[in-house]
Amino acid sequence: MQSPTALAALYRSHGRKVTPQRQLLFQLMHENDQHPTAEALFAEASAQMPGISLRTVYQTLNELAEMGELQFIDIGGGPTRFDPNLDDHHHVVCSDCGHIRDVQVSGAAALHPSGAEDFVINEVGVVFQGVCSSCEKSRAKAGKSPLNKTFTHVYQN
Amino acid sequence: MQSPTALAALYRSHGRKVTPQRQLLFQLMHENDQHPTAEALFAEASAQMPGISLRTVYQTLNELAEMGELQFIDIGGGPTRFDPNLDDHHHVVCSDCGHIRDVQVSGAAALHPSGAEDFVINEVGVVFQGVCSSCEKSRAKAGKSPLNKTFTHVYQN
DNA sequence: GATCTAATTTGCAATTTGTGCTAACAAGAA
DNA sequence: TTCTTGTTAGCACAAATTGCAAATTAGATC
Repeated sequence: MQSPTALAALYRSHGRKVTPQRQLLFQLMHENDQHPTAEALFAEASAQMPGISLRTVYQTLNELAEMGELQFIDIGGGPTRFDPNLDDHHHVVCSDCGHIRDVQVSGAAALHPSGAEDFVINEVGVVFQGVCSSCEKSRAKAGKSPLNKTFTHVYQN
Repeated sequence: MQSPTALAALYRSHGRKVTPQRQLLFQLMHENDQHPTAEALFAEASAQMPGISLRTVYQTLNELAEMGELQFIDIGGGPTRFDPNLDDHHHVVCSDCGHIRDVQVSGAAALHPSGAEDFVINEVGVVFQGVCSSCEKSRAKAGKSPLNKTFTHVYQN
């Protein structure tokens, strides 16, 4: 998503006010590549602004999504994650720890489905599921067997 | 997923009992390509077996997923959908009505991510987001503008 | 077929994640 | 400084799912 300054201007141009709460969240989200949950952001925000409301965090995230400044990612039924990366990208998810990493996927745009000729396709999302290096290490140490095959999709609103 | 008969055998081989509730759910899921929610299945099951518990539906779906007989699909934060299709396939989602269609995607298996060299990749999921023909019609009739760009991933456990 | 035991089903409480509502408050225009 | 309108906080509420325990039953054993 855009810089906090640009977002402030964007907000004003939409007739929205630039409050300290929003400015803080702009900062926290800007170039955040951790795909945080609303709760995680709330925790970070609370550290800097005690008293900020979780409700405000949700509200601001929804506004940013509405204005196209971030996307939602839902993995495995857990809480929604937020992704401020506006570049064309996809995701890898660690099936052990749930960590999400942004990745490039060459050829993704060229994919097309067979069996949906009656759909007008707008977007493609690719999600890889795997095990990250740190989980792989602890897995080896614990002598665990490889994971069951699992299939992971991701989506955004 | 497998036939109700095969699932019964599978259950017994796992030391699990084959109850009437489970048999009914086996039938309802078998070759079901509607990606139903737990509630939807519960409604169908209730029609044939009044008194069956929603809790049992959830439990059985979780068991089937554990045994690899179906996968979970989460779209846009709504309730989890269940997919008994065990073939290698992907999904198209209508961003208007939420309908999910199974599709084949040639080349999906050849995709690989740049920026996740430290991950051991196990699975790839592709989700297309678009508008289905019936929604496209009503959209044209209502003179609606094209949808905002949205990005949709899908995942499974 | 009767008996027995462990798995299962139910129903309800509890949890998790997120939204609706509204009174108090504050941004930014005039 | 004043005023208007959007915003915040906080709590109640909703939706989806799981935890728990008492009552029930599948299926093994005799």
